Amino acid sequence: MDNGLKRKARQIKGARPTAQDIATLAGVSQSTVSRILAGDPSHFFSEKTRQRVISIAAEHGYSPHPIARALRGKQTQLIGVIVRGITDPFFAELVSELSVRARALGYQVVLGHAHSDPNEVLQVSKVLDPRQTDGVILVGDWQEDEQAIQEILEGRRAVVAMCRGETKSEAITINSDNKAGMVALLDHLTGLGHRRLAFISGGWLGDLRERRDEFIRYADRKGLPIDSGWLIDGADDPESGYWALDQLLTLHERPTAILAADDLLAIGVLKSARDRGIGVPRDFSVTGFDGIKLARFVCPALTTVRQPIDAMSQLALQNLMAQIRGEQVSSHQLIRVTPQLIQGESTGPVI
Amino acid sequence: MDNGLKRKARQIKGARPTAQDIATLAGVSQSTVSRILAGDPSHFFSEKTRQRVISIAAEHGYSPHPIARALRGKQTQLIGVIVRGITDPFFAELVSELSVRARALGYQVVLGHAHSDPNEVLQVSKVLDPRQTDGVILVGDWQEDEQAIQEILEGRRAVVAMCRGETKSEAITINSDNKAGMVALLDHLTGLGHRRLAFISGGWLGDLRERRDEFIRYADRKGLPIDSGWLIDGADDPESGYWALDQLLTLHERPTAILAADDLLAIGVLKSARDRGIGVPRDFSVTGFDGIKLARFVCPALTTVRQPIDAMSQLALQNLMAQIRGEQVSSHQLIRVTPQLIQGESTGPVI
DNA sequence: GTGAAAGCGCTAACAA
DNA sequence: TTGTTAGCGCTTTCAC
Repeated sequence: MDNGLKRKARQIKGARPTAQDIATLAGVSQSTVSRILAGDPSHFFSEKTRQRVISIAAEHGYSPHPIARALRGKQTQLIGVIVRGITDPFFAELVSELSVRARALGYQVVLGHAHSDPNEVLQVSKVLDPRQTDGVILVGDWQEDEQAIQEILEGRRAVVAMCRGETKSEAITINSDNKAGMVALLDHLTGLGHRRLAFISGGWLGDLRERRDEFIRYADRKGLPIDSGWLIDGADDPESGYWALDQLLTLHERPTAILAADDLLAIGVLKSARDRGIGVPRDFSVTGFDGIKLARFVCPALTTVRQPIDAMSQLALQNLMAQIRGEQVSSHQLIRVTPQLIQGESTGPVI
Repeated sequence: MDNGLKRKARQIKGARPTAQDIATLAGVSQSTVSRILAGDPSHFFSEKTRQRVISIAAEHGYSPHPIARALRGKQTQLIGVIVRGITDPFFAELVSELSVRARALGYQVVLGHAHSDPNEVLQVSKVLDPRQTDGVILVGDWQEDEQAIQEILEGRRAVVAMCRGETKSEAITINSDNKAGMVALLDHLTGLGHRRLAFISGGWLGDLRERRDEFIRYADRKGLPIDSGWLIDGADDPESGYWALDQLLTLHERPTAILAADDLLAIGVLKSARDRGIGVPRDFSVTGFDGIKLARFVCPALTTVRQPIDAMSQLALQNLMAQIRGEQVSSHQLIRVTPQLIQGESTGPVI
């Protein structure tokens, strides 16, 4: 009775009912409520009590307290997504896809990081804490912080990495096939007659680095000339692309095509070209990488390769879920997904 | 002893130590550990035990189990950010800022929603569940789902809304001053001699609707001509902007300037103009709204107004924290932050 | 100054 | 087929 009263008081306060409340109302024990509502397969109940419990629970809008469940059952239904910067449209699209898919699996996404200061890993340790999330998806290359990350990840049940390059780390990795992507772009350009190619790198991290490496290897393979001035290093933003074109314009020997390490850089190149009165693809062909939605809406529409975000997200979550379920997943595994050439208007035959 | 053994076993397994472990090692009771580490101000301890407990805790990398703490203390240190689509660069920038600031306050962001299907609110109810997050930031207009949201929010301690228009709902709202923004753009355009203005709407939600309304009011006030063909309705994406320009081109009486409800739409307009061989700002001046980073990198650079994302985020979190702390905040409050005109190259004098 | 003990709401092992 | 009970790890009241 006392209990009943206490519950009443709560109800008024607007607090949600507990399993015990439902049990009392249904005249059964609390564990019966828990079991029936959990659909515990190892227990059978009379259809009568089953229905009663279920209907009373529904009537009172009961749902098990997620925190209590997490404390007891060791599952938070939360996954951490650690990403350097969410303002990069590619990462935004990826996180979006991950979030939607995760929710379909009954998980919520906790955002680990949201801007690109690399010295902040420790601040995301909360998300990395195995007690706070059931699994973690690491997006991008965290090389500089590799050790810190590894340490925090120690003892973690479930980790999947995405969008980083070749790696020594243990976690299973889902990556775009940067090599294939670059080859597609390069074949496309050489098919148009280009032989003098520049590459704008966006730093030394993961994917971007692989793209640069493959660019060089390809040039070697095909015996294309490489002028050291045609390899420009910058940060991963449109400003760098903008500035890079200026660099290229100072050269005597100019390239006829410019490959940017990603779409953001390429957009900067296009802008710079426009500001300088340079025609694209008349004076230079330009390509990007990633295939963000806006790539089609810059002028001229960007020729790029699209990373299959949906497939990548699906693979990542599939693997993460397997690990969460405790299945033994072969680690050290690197899955590569092939990106697809999207032909825009920023590339044309060499004149 | 038995207990000690159990802990040992755990330690080997790699599990993290509990307060009890630390207590045993320090030779004090578990509650002492809890109190010392929490810095409980109502208790004093001998400096000796204090130091011992603290150092042992540090040595073993102890930190209180967040879930247990949440269950007991009713605080999850999680805030839910409910946003329609995170792939819109403006929202991405906003979420990024919110996430960074929240973390600085000791909170993590749980992503509520990540694509724009409006019929999915119920699926975010997990984030909305008061037991799962300490507070919720609702980004954008959820008008169609107002009732569902209200219902779920019932009994919530802390809710802040952002980026929706005028509203009847109770939650405190942080909004950009769409009226002031539109006036800034319109003054700018009329200052350049434009009197024949078109507006591309991006749907009927919150901010976008307010912008449209203000456009019409302004035209009325200034006695500017309004041709019904100059008000185009579409969705909130570049495609709609693209298509909208095509519509305008079919008219006999063409406007000289086109205001888009946001940057994404404006980018679509610019693209369409380029594809049709229309000059901007030669044939039409074009403006956006939001001030996303990429607005500067489209061609021509977009004239737009920038929503002060940092100020808005700060206000939102400030208010949310106050509510979480249980302070009485005047609800029904609508805070408006003034956006700032950014003059690009997409606007010019009427010829 | 410090400890013992209750209990947050749940799941699951053990009883019956 | 159902109930009783023991915790998960913590915060907090009460006791000394």
